[in-house]
Parts: sequence; C-alpha cells; structure tokens
Amino acid sequence: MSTARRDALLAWYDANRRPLPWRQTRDPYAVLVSEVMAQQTQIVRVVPHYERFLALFPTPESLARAPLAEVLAAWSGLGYNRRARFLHDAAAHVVQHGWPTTSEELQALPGVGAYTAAAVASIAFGEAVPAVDTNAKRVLSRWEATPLEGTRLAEAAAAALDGDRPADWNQAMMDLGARVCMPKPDCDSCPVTDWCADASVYSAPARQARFSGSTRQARGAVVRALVHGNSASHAALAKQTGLATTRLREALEALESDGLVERSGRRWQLPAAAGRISGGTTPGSS
DNA sequence: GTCCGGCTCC
DNA sequence: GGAGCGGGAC
Repeated sequence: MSTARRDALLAWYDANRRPLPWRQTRDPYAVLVSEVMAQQTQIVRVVPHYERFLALFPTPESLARAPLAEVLAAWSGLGYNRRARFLHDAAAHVVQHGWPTTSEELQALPGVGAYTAAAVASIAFGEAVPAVDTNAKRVLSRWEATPLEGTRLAEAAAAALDGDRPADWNQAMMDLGARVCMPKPDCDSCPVTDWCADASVYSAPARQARFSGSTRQARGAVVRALVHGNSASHAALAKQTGLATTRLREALEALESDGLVERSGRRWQLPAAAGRISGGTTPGSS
C-alpha cells in the first residue's frame, strides 16, 4: 500500500475521529480497560462505564486490591462478567510483574487475545502491529475483494499498516468500519474508495444461540441480584431472579467455576478476594 | 430478530 | 473449528 493512500485515511481520521475518552491517554492501564470493555460491546455503551470505572479504580494497584465484588458492581450493565474478573486478575499480574510491553507478551494477560494485545501495544507502547477487530476485518476484506480470515487476514492487515502511526492507523481502520464502511457501506463519504476493490463484500457473523431461557441469561440475573443484595440464600436468589431451582443451580455452578460467585455457609455472594495472579491456582484455592 | 472495537476452553 | 459467554440499541 502506498504512502499516499495511507495518508488519505489518516487525514480522514485526523478530521473525523470519534472523540472517545481513552483517546486522550497512552496510559496502558486506561487503554487496557477500554479495550476489554469494548470486546463484543457497542462503544456508546462502553463510554460511561469506562469513565466510572477509572474514577473508582484509577490504577492497576487500586483495581488489583479491590474485592472482586466491587469490580463486578462497577461492571454491572456491560455484560460478559468474566471480563471483569479477567481485568481484575490482569491488574494483579501487572502489579506483581510490571507491564508486558509487546503485543506477544501482552497476550499472557487473562482476557487479552490477539486483538486486545495489538491494540494496547500499538496505542500505549507504539508497536507497529495491526489490531484487527470486526470493523478492520470488513474493511480489509473489501480492499481485497474477498472475505479474509486467518493467515490471509493477518497478512493483509500487516501489509496495510502504517508503521509510523500504528495507533492512529488501527483506530482509523476501526472508525472507518464503524462510521463509513459499515455492513451497508456509505461509499459517498469514504475517503479511500479509490483502492476499495469490492464494497459489497460482507460476511454476516454466525447466528447466536437463543438468549431467552439460556444459562447466560440466568447467570446475568444471578450476578445482578448479588450486586444489589450482597449475599443471599438459594431460596432468596430464586425469588429475586424468578429462576426455577434447576436453572438457578446450573447458573450458580457455572458462575462458581468461573470464579464469579462463592459460597459462604449456606449463602451465596460475589467474591471478596482481591485480584489473583492468573495461572497455577484455581479461583477457589488459596 | 440482529449485532457489537473477542476471548477462553473444548 | 465451535460453543459459551450479557446486555442494550436498533
């Protein structure tokens, strides 16, 4: 890809970028919080949670030493509660070992995969590595006129990347996908139509399982009830959530094995523990 | 009903 | 590779 072409997208980004709060910092902690929150979550919903979360837990140290129960309370409404635990444990890891500073090493943090590692590495540490989210994937596929996956996607992303401004490039790709190169593209306002091979390329994501009646729904209801109620008996949870006994038990078992709830005698509660170094110990062990 | 700046675990 | 994991906006 030519420099002129990269400059066209970066110029568009400079003039049109979404004013997101985490774009005002290069603090790796703030960037990590924003990226974990953004996983499978619409950005408009992330912003208020991000502001509140950073006010409550401004540093890795403050997050790591907080009870998981408080972290889950701050997370409430975002969904995928496991992410809160991952972030909590990631903070503990950073406190103990310091920041991994490369994309490769960042992937050792819990809840941090290829995308999140690349986003943090490029934004906070300036590494020239492509962060390919669902938006960038769609944009690149249209540039190449074919749905890209796996190795070919990674290669196309690496070839397109602007090595001088990797953080801006990655976010420009995401913004272009979110605002212009949408599933139904608005090509009239696209700054880079001249090297788009086929704007009609689009692979719809796989269909999701039914949510109503699912374990996911039950898990979410239980966590929400415990966030509000501190601790509760099985019977009280059944009443609060409206879940049948069997579904409630399934949800509690699944949540317990994920380290998101714990028993205290005959009552259930959100974990009181501080963040733990991941790997080696199981959630319940000490 | 669809979809979202994915990740973990099998 | 595929299932499981939340919740809100549209």
